[in-house]
Amino acid sequence: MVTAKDVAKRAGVSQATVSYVMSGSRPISEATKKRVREAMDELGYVPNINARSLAGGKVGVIGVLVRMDENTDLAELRPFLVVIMEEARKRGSSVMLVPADEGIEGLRRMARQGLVDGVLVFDIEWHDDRLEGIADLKIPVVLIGTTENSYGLPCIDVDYRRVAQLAVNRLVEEGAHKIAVIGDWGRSSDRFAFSKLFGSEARVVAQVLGVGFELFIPPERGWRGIWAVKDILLDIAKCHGGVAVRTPHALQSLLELCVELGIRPGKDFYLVAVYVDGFEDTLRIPVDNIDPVPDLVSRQAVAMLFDQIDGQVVTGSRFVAPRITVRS
Amino acid sequence: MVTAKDVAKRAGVSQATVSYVMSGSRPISEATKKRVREAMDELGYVPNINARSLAGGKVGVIGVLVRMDENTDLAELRPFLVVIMEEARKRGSSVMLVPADEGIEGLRRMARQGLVDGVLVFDIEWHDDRLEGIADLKIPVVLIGTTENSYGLPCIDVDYRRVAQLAVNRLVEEGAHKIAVIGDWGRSSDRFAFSKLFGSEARVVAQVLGVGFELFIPPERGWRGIWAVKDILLDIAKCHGGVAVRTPHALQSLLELCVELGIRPGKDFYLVAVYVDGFEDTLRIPVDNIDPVPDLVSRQAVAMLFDQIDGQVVTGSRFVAPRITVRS
DNA sequence: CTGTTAGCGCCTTCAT
DNA sequence: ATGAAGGCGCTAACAG
Repeated sequence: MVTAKDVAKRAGVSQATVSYVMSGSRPISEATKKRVREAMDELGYVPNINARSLAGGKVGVIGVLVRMDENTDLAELRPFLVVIMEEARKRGSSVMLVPADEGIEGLRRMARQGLVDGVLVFDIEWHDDRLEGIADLKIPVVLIGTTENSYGLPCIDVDYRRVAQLAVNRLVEEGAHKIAVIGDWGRSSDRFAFSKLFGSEARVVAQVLGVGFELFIPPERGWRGIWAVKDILLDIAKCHGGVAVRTPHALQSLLELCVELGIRPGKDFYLVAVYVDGFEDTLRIPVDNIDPVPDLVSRQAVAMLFDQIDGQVVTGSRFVAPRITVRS
Repeated sequence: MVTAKDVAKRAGVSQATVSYVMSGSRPISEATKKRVREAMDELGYVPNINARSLAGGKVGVIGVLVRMDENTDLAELRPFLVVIMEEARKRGSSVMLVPADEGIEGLRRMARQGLVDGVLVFDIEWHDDRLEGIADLKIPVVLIGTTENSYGLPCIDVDYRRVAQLAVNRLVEEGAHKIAVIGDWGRSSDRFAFSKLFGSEARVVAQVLGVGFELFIPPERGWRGIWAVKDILLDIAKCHGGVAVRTPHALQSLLELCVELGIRPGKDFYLVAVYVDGFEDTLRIPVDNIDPVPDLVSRQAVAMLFDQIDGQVVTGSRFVAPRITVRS
């Protein structure tokens, strides 16, 4: 293993200087810097993370706390993860996935062990009993999601209220006098802010605009869940109303249901869905979508996390504006 | 932070003894062991991974190398990840996700840095130019997948040939005289062993049984990809043939296509698909499936990895038997 | 601007 | 069966 000592010897400087060249926490003459850098390259030097961390530096790893249970759709997580890894790498860090199923214990271990510099927490619930414990850990944290009480932890999320507004407005614009919102199976409105805020805000907007409103949450995933929507859908189709769908999966099932029932989306009723741009490629027909911009959310989350890791104090909640695209 | 020194003081022993109690690499009297263990519990001691690693011990982290590009379906990865994390935790280790997109560089860094004790590699290609480099790293590795030349690295995978046999046999059993295999979009037969072996084996079995055979790989994902299957499907339906589908996604699209074309799976033709047990809940109709047993594969992969980490030499390829379930 | 030095927490070889 | 002591590779004072 090539160590900083080897590099130092080769560059004709002290080991400490090598360290300072890397951290930049002390002025070093350009000439020395250059010699050290060359020596590092020539030897293929890679600093040992464990030694660095032990000596008080950063670990170069951020943790991502994710639920892995049956109700979690990892596919929805992908756009987040991709950006998080990209941004982390830009800052010289790696990403570690931490399963949230063992509650806060796993996180606590990691923090104590010194495995991570900070943590991004996904799947925040509206009433989330893990948060107090997480706040106690006193390590850099960013919550991705919305919660009632964040215990002073910084949060970031897409602006769900705005998502709802865009959806309802779009449907009404198209001429719907009555709309239905299809929510998120397995994530009841009470537990997760998305469903909660999305649903309630949609209801408010609908009321303001004077159109009929109904919120429906499929009791289970897939076909059986969407089948329960049948009556509502028929009802909406009868009066040329509108439907807003919360998840890509539900959308797909809904489209299948439409074929089965002989109802034509875009003709018999108006349709808007929440899904990430690009997903439209897989659909049989064009569907207007509101992109919850996981890329922007992640990018900013990582930035907030590293700000903390670098010693800044970050607090408060931020909301990122979603993006609507008309495709019909 | 509670250190081994603190524990030692409280237990009235030396710090070295605390260390030996943990590693078990030296005989310690039961009485001392007990006192030390109690002290650890009372103080909530968690050994510092970085110090341990620096001093030559294990890190307690295994890496999972995964592709994160557009063609990768993270949802398919979930059943693997869940089990890997579970098994890793049983052995006191955490799991780190490593994006494979930067080629082997990321892995090389991690290995040199001392971030992981070993690595599981996913998405192995038939001709995979990363493998030689990985073998050179000389760290514990298990490949999950099948490849032409594994450079001596141990591999594990579901037995794809057996998957193909089960699928074709089932269809022929049902009475099909002609069958079509719908492959994996974005993963051309040449690159990935699954498509390669699955397709070729299915062809062989079909030949042996004397039934017509056609292999089709959708040119893209989703509806547009499956639409290209239309003619084949109509053809198969005309003669009451059979269709074997490689991915859950393709299956879903295919079912949609059936509704659109007015073809009834199970009546107009026989259908078998490769998907994990449990997925049937989301389907409109029952479809016979062959479970590629990601749970069994992962469990064994982790076992093989830890055997290496513990100093054993592990080589060769293993194949796990898939499981067919008749649901129609 | 640079070198010297003292740890960080743990494992392990010597001693006893 | 246990202690004492020397690193592992790096960071961050402390000295010039």
